[in-house]
Amino acid sequence: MKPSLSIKQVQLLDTAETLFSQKGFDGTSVRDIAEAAGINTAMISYYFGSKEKLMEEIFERKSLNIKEKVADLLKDDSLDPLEKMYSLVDMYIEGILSRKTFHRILLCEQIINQNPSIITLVDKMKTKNSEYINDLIRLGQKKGMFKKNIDIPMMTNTLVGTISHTLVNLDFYKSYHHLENLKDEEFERVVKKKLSVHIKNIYKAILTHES
Amino acid sequence: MKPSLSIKQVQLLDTAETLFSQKGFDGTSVRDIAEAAGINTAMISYYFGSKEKLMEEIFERKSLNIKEKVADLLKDDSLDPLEKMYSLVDMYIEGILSRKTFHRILLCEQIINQNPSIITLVDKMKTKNSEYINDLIRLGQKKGMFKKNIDIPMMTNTLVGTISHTLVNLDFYKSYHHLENLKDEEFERVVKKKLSVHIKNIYKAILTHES
DNA sequence: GGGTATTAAACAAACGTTTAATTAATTTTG
DNA sequence: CAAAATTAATTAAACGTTTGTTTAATACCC
Repeated sequence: MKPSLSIKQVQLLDTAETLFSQKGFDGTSVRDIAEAAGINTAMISYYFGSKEKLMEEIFERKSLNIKEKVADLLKDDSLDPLEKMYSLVDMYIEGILSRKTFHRILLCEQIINQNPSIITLVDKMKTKNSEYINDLIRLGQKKGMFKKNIDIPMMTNTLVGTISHTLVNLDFYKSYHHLENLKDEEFERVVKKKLSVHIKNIYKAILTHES
Repeated sequence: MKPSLSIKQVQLLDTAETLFSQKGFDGTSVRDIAEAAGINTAMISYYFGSKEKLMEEIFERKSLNIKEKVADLLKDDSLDPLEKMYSLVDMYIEGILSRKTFHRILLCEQIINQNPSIITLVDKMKTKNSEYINDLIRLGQKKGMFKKNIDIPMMTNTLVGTISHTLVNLDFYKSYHHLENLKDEEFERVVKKKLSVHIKNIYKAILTHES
């Protein structure tokens, strides 16, 4: 068990997460973080050892783990395979859009990060989550509800890719639909709903035999 | 008309593009670029004015412009609306995957870039390209081939999002399908084909009335 | 020889981290 | 329970690098 974090440590982590998501890891200095958090610069090295390790801490705290939820889904007899996939879709929409700042960081760092611990962590997450989606689709195929020739990684690419690209273009989406006057939470609700309907439509069409 | 670039300028631009796509803009120093290109550091300021302006030059050279191609598509009477959308899909796959390094940079900089010229440039590109997709879909609707209630920006999010997420996870996709022994060009051909089939399936299902 | 290209060196500013000193909190002890 | 001892938290300053850019001198070319 990891030792729990102090209030100031959490403050630094949250502040750093915000700044990293806006200016990137290399574009944010430890002085930026400390000043924005109202904490002395030296405290970052004191608490986390280094700026790099602070970043690792952010990843360990915020990485999406769908293990238990998918396990629950798999053994839930009240849902048919397609409904289970629908649940998975909503799980990803919620998981990504409720962690907007972290996922913006993740999107960048997947490309430019060189930190071995973070690479390992992200790779593990991808592999695990990919296996769960595999299990869910195989289940639907075994029950005869899903088509046989399905490109499973491409299904994941469309799921995560659509949500991520929506996340990056949230402002664009807002002005396109003239939703500037909506409150933040309400706009987020609208986007989640639109994404949900859209991706479920896709999944139904690609996975099942009929529309 | 912009003055044409010298050999060394192009060398610097290409080297910088590669490094930016691997380590990010802020993670790459002008000394990194100059050394990798075998050119004196001062030449970057001499040629481009600053590191920032060098980045702008990269964006101006590599930004995807589908204007003419879509204009041709719109007035091509030999293709029905769905075939035109298929052409658009392949246009995006080709446009993104044949500019892998630049699009990795674009993915990052959409999130963390603060440079006003680049923000403007990217916004214009998005708006323009979005309008063209609009035109193509509206055409299909007018001809009665496409459904009426289509969330057009979501169609774009799925198109660009799926391709981008595939680009970021190319290595993952390679090992998943055990394609490590394939030559680079061959692997790229496979991915493009898979993407093409996959996204066209989605577009057909979402846009038209029947599958 | 006049304009362009190229260089090594120097520039100040910003970087992540460490240090040494001080304050605050906690524990030990009488 | 208070005083002393010990540990933890916090600070401003300094450290050595690295950063992007500029300079002033030199080489090159028509």
